[in-house]
Amino acid sequence: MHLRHVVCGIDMNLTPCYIYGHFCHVVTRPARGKWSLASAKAGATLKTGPAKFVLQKEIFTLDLERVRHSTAHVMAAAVTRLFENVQLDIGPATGDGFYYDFDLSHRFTPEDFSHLEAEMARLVSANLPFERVEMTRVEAALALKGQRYKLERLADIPEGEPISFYRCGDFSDLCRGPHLGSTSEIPAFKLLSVAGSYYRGIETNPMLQRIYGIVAESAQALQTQLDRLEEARKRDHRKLGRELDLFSMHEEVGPGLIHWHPKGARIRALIEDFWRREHFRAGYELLYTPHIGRSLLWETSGHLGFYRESMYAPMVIDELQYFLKPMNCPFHIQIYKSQLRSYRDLPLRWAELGTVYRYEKAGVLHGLLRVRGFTQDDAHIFCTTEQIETEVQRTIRFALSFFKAFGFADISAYLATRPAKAIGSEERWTQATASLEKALNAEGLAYTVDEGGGAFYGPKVDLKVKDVIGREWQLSTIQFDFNMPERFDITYVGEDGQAHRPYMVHRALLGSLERFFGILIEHYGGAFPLWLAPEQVRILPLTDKQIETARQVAETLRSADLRVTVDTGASKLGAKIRNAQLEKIPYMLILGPKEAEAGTISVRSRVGGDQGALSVEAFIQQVKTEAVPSAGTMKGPEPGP
RNA sequence: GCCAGCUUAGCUCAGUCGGCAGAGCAGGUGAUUUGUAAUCACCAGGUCGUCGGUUCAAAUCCGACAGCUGGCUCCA
Repeated sequence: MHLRHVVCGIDMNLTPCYIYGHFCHVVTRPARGKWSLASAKAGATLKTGPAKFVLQKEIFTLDLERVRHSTAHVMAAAVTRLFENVQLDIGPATGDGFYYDFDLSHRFTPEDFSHLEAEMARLVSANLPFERVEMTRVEAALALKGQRYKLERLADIPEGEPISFYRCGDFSDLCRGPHLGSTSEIPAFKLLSVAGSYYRGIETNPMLQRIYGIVAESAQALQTQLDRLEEARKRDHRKLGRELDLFSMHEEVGPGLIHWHPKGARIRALIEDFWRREHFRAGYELLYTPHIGRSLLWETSGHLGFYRESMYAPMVIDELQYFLKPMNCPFHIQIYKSQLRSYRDLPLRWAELGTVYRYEKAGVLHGLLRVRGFTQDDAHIFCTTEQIETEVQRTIRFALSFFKAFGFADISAYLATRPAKAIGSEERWTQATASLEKALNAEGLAYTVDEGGGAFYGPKVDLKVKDVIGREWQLSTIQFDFNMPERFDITYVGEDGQAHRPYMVHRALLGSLERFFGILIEHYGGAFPLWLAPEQVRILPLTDKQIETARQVAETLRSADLRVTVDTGASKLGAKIRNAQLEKIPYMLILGPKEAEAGTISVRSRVGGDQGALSVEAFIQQVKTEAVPSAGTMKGPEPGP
């Protein structure tokens, strides 16, 4: 038998070793005592009997996936034991846990979880082996009699592939595997939530019930996972948005429509100021365009043909239909067309913080992250064939400089290439895709290729960032568009005096300001860095006697462009500090008789606590250097013409 | 849109079997003049999401609607 990987007990006092064999068969053998991966280095050779086992690094993830998958099966077994007439669908491992989809007349609620978990625990302690059984298609169909979804899944299995079942106690499931040796190797699990999910994710299919759970290598690791979920809950931008008085939504106005409160609006203004300054420095010009446009415009652009479902219904004015804009591009193209363009004018980089409205299904709306009205940090670049490579590279570098400014360091890229049905010449696709690829390589960005995943109108690169707790968010998209230039017939006059079709690139760096704000709130947990904090400094007079001095200090700070308030409340210092701390204000300046006498203030930082006394001037100097984005203007190729 | 759950004071939440609507925080007033994460007292605050139904009686039971929350192709 060829040994590819040896999978061992993952530091959880498991006994058997597993061997991945030729066909992913699972062979168990008794271990020589207990040993853990922590003490066994990758590449180490262990002798545990007649065979030599070589430990590989990927073992760990491989096995966790297997644990998750097996736990899903155990959950399904528990469900079939506790409920009648259960139709099973699938139960895969996911990135951090597992789920299983069921169809049954009973409606699951979280109250069912404790019973299910108890039943699962019984199955685990019963130490039931997972047995792989291969069958012919006919045998399998017989075994799955009455299981409508399973039978469909069976039909999906290509001819010639082995058809396998995994049996665990009296529960047997059509499954590719692999699985654990026995249920007793499932260490610690918990059921988390129940939700509807369409069979195969298709809206016209029946709605199944999905139960999600997590499983970890030890009770302690499970607790760590639960703590992480709790941490995410604490950072929830909807919760922080209310607590910190940043934004709200109102039933009276309508779902998915955001109201920015003064503090949220201040942060937005700071983001926008930074955004504009960087764009001017990077050779962009700004545009402002209308919110509505006539139906003819949207017919030409193709939106009425392809995008109408996502558009708000038209309004009729002077017997003509107007639509609220779901995108800014048709307007930018109008400006392009407002005069004859020469190759000498290109590239044109036009950016707009353009507010658009899109109809999103009621069920998908989510805080600031999925809304119906939002402001895109949109831009369109019109350029020649010769320019595309530089332009793409500049754009990617520009995006990276933004991520850095907002404290995102971990970036991943995705390249989506030509789908089967596409418009635009083969040559354009090849060139555009190559320029995207080249730019990614030039920036040293690792990327995943989504073969055929591009839109019909052009290839694209999406950039995602990881926030401080490891969640990935897509922010930027850089998309070629071979469609709009055709539809609006835009051209430039080349050196040869002939009309040429320019390349058009759509790009958004932050995506939507609303969504980006939501991500930022969660990323910083509401504790914004000094340059973004809506209130940077709060002065805390110790008693009423210091209020006047505090106001003077505030004036001084304000004239140094700091955002400052004075807490004139009657509460004691401890309470004032507590409030400022809960509002996540970066600096508290304490002003008592001592400070008033000495002409100083006592500095308390949100993170570092008591910093001692400083003169107001010294404090301003210190804070001024801190109150800038973590990365400045982008360095790179000179701005264009 | 679909499935499930939820909706009580500005916020967080109690409210038992259908029988007078509650607390803490926030807010207002007064007292206190305070030294690095909560001073005390009093006051005010409600069409129990909306509309309809059952009932002598509904926050509570039933229905519709609205909003919110978790999800809706990480393959057998």
